[in-house]
Amino acid sequence: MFLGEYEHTIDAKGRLAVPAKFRAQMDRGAVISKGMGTCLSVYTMERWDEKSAELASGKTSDELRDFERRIYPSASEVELDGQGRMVIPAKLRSYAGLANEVTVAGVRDHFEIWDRTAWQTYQERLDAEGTRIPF
Amino acid sequence: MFLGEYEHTIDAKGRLAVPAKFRAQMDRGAVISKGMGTCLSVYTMERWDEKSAELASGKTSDELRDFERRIYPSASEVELDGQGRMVIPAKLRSYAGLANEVTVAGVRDHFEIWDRTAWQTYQERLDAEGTRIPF
DNA sequence: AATGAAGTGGGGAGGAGTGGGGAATTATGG
DNA sequence: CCATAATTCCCCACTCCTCCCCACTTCATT
Repeated sequence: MFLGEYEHTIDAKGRLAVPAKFRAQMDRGAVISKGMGTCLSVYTMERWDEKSAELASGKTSDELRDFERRIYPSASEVELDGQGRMVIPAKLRSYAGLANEVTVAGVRDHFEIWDRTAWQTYQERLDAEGTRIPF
Repeated sequence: MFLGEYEHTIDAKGRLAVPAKFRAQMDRGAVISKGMGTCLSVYTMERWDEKSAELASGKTSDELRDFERRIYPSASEVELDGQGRMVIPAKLRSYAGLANEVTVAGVRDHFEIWDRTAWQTYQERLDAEGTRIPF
């Protein structure tokens, strides 16, 4: 389970240190892809397989073709280097508007990478809209 | 699994460098054929065999005959040279309108080769239709 | 204060993408 | 059947980027 919010940086080589608490879950590989909204999502390989299978079911072959051409090209398999960092492909970085300062947020079955400012704005909007915390 | 989007070029001799991340999966051979739409599809030999078995079992004989006469004559077994490049037959190149700049897109069980502009246009169409990224 | 883990930065070797020369093979014309 | 042209294939070369390694800093723990 991915929990917590971390303020990390992307260095000049496009690398991001994965929060240490997330690393153990990624030992069998992970997939980074465009997320919902202006962010990137990282799934463990297992969850990625499950998710994509779910989403592919019940579609006509035409819908499925468009869907697959949207999802899979926008994703990339990632590995961690000796320091626990992953390289974020340039295309994905620019999609999510990631510069140097980012926020990494655990969201149960995956974690998301946001431009730090965009994340703050988003959280403020959720607060303003009165999104209740149900606990 | 084929993932990611790569901007490569076809040189004057009709050669295309296969993305390095795709090469390992092609070590037992691959088949290039006309794709669905204005593109080319490359399958591993295993997947090609499975696919053609599926297709043969799921169509009426008229549909199947047309399909077989469209796909198989245009398909070609491909190998990689020492630099990891494949030669794209001239007929297929002109079918997909491939000039110099192409986009190579991984689509789960195969990858596709698109004219770079055609790929952008296609992705923009998906955006406009609201095919959202569900991750 | 010492130790270790976590996040960050950077150098350098090797790999990836691209271009082109030249030999071997195949096609074409007489 | 031979000579020439065209094509394919193999190799070499160059540039740029990726990956691996080492190093520094900060912070928490003991």
